[in-house]
Amino acid sequence: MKIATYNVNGVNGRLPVLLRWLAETQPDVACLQELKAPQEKFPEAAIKELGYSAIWHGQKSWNGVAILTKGLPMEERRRVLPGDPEDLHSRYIEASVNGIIIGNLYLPNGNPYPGEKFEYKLRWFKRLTEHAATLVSLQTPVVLTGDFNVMPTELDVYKPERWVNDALFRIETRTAFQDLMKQGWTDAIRKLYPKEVIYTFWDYFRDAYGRNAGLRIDHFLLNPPMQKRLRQAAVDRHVRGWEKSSDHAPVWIEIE
DNA sequence: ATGCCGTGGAAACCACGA
Repeated sequence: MKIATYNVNGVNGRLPVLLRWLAETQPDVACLQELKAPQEKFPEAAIKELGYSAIWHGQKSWNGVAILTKGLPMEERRRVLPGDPEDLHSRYIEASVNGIIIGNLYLPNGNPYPGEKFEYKLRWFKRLTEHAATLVSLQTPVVLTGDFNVMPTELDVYKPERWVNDALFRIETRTAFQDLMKQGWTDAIRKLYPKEVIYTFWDYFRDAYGRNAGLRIDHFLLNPPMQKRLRQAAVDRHVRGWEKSSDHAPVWIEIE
């Protein structure tokens, strides 16, 4: 079973690329972030034509998350992160797919630092960690995936010294990620490739992709029952080189 | 040292992203 995550940066503007990637790589489950579309403008019909059913939580202009699956039973569990009824951003959706729980998230960017957006990022992170505590200890296999907007270590940034005061790499952000991991999650990419330089995002400008000036910010966290079933993990790096690509590349895991 | 690019929505620019 192949589960993928892809920050599409606009699901309608990205539709040709998204459909091409789905058709080419055929993931059983695809978690999408940054739909940038209201609920009624999600391109459900085009996705259905490729054999995928979908649940999604849209929002006008910003954010938005979706879970797609090809031929597997899917039951939505929640579409908001608990803990703040006043937070209206569409940044989380969770479903049970074929006996596996999948949490798909789009963690706030948090820039500029310092400021209200950074504080919101840390608050959202805290809510995620509180919810994750209930998921990690389940006997059901759980995967928490999506755009975490965190580079966990210096290995995950092309020039760490330039990012020390960026919201994605600030010590508070990395500490929050470590606190989450301490619950017992496994970072799938790092489990299989502990020392390799692997990126999932490259800026649009200054030929960042060509220079491999990237970041690793899209992650797969696995609870213990899921970690036991991990077989492969990789980045569909070439997709970032396509015409009209997102600034993120898809990431995927293969589980038994 | 920096939104230099890209998307969406509104309005011929702005907010936002990482």
